[in-house]
Amino acid sequence: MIDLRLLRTDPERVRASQRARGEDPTLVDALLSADEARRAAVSRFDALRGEQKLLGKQIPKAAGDDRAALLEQAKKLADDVKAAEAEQHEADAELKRLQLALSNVVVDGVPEGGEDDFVLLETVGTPRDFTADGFEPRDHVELGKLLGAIDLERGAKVGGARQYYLTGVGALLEIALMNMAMAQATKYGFTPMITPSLVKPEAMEGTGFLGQAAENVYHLADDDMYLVGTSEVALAGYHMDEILDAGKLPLRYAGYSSCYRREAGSYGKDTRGIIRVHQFEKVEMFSYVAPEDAEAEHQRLLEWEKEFITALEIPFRVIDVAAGDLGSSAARKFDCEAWIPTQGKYREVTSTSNCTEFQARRLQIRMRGAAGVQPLATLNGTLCAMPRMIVAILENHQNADGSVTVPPALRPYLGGREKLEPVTG
RNA sequence: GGAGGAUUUGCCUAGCGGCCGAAGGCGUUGGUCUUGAAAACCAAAGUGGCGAGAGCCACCGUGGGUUCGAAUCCCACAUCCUCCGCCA
Repeated sequence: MIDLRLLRTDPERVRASQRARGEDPTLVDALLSADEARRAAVSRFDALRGEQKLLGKQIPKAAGDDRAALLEQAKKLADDVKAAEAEQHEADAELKRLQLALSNVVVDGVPEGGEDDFVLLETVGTPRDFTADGFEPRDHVELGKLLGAIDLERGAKVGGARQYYLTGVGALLEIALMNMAMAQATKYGFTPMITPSLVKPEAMEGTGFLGQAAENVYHLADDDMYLVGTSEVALAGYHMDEILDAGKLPLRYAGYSSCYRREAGSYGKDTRGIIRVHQFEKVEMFSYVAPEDAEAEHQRLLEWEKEFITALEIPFRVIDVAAGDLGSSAARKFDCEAWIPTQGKYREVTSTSNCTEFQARRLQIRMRGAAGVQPLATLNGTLCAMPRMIVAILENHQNADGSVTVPPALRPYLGGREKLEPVTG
């Protein structure tokens, strides 16, 4: 949610942000006039209400004709107050509606444009040369079948398209990754959390997923509840309506939860395998920090993501996502993309967003510090999204015989296992 | 699912339709006292909005209603607790 003071003092900056995102800059002007209308309505109501209170104090003291006259006057005033209050409510609602529709103001330096206009920040590791290794790499679907790790046919039979079973070592692999991710997060002071996947509209709205992202969110109409697409929703909602002690910041949480995505509008994309699925598990990092620390925290989250992928010995690159490809809450976003050998390209495995004070304003999360009470900044970053990380591990560490070498950093979490072997029969 | 009870300012609690934004205790902060601390005493201290400011207005779980006037009366909903039924 936009800071109305910024909107009033520097509307052009907000318009520029909207243009960079490819969104409507005139929303800014609609907001400005709604803000003005609301302030006028508030003043009217305040004045009338003050008058009513004053009058009300005289009534118990008056008697006889005086009292009757006052009552008559008060009765009339009561109608005016009621009308003014209704007008104020309307003005409030209109302003709120417009405020919720406006996306976060992007950070200076974010590349303009859409999905393809990202800026490449760095490349880590080198894609493996399978020609030199003397064999044609199998894709994760094939490997998953050989290893008895992924069952897509039965996933489709039971759950439909984009559903899967992780079986045998596949299931163990996910649990190992979860443990490895939690171990790293804990090492850096994150509090491990297992969070609700089913949340109320406020949490979903507050985190900004009911705007443009709404079509990808599962809604349970009978109960008016939502299935989260990431534990970010539950972790941001955790401190909803709270005022946090600035001295206790940063607060860092590592959430593990199921994530659900409708994947509307991605028909025909990534239909093979488990790159794009309706349900998966994820370990997500989430930070509450003072606004002035947000950019530094964003860099830290990125470093922690890089550390995790590097430990798994997967080649990847880091991109600075362009404004038009940001979620509505994000002021800046960095993606880590892992090399997928059989696709011959880098694919997103983690993503970290600086939401500045945007979500905090929507969720009414503030901090109390030397400067008084003010909104704080929230940031999130993927530590490990299971299916895609499994894809990257299987494809990058496969051997000619269909086995997969377990990267040493992961072995302790797999009972010391060094290799996943094809199952026979 | 059924029957009761509860929800007040950081916490615990008091609160007659008007003098209640709300008493008291605890905790917090500042001060006095003390070599220092504790204790005691004095004082300060909610959140939001409007306004240049003095100040004004809103907020007693949420939303409605009754009334000139609601923390207080009425209705609905939410959450929590207890009991019954069902169940992982």
